[in-house]
Amino acid sequence: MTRLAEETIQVDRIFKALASSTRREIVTILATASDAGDVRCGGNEVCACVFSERLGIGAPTVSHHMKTLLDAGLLVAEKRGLWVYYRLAPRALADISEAVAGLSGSDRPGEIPGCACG
Amino acid sequence: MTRLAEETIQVDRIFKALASSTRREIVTILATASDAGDVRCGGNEVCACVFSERLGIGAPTVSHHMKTLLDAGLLVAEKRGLWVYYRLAPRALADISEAVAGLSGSDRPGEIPGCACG
DNA sequence: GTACTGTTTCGACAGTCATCGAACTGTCAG
DNA sequence: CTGACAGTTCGATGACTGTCGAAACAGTAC
Repeated sequence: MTRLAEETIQVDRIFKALASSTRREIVTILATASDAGDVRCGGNEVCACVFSERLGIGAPTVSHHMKTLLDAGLLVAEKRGLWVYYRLAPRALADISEAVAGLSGSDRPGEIPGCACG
Repeated sequence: MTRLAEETIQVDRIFKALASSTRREIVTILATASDAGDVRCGGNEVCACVFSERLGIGAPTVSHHMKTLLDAGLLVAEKRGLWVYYRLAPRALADISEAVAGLSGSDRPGEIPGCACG
């Protein structure tokens, strides 16, 4: 397992995480909360209990999506007492942009195999 | 169906299109071909016959992925004679970046509903 | 310690997706 | 016109994903 393969897996996780509109909304809620800074749960964080109500889905489903986003490295979770607080990972948006930039194939040779139509 | 909803669907298509590593590779191949400019199929385009061999998947599957990418507006197809040539849509990478920027929730109120943990 | 509350894990189910083979469409060469 | 070929569409299939309810777990309050 090379470092490149590991990065590829991480890119895969990021795009897969963002492929669900529910998870994109979670990211947006967190990004908005960070921007606005008016979250009532303390700091730039959002407590898990918000998402269930706001997204209209059950707590187990929220937990599942959170795990996906955490695996992708887009979120940071912090448990304080009874509640878990989530916030956007510092590098989240940068990582996404990097993954998008990687699509341009900057790290690949430009060679295309010949084909019959040449 | 408002214009906003339509844009949301388009963003959904873009992220879903990029959620498959096979399709990301297609985009990368096209982006690389455009950069390198040494494609033997003519211009900055890549003929469809390349992908099947390069990705190790059947022609029907390639066609399916191409349709997904076309629907997302990331590709442009041009049929000339017997062959179909694909290239990255001019706005493809810009559209992706825009979709990512949209995650920051620039178009949403920062209001978070109160929760029990406040 | 016991009761309570927020969160996660587990098992199940429906819906979606990637892939394939077969059949079809459209184009070119003879 | 006919045969050959590139690509698409169709139908089927296996794998994966999102969602839910129930149960288990982890803290807090009394």
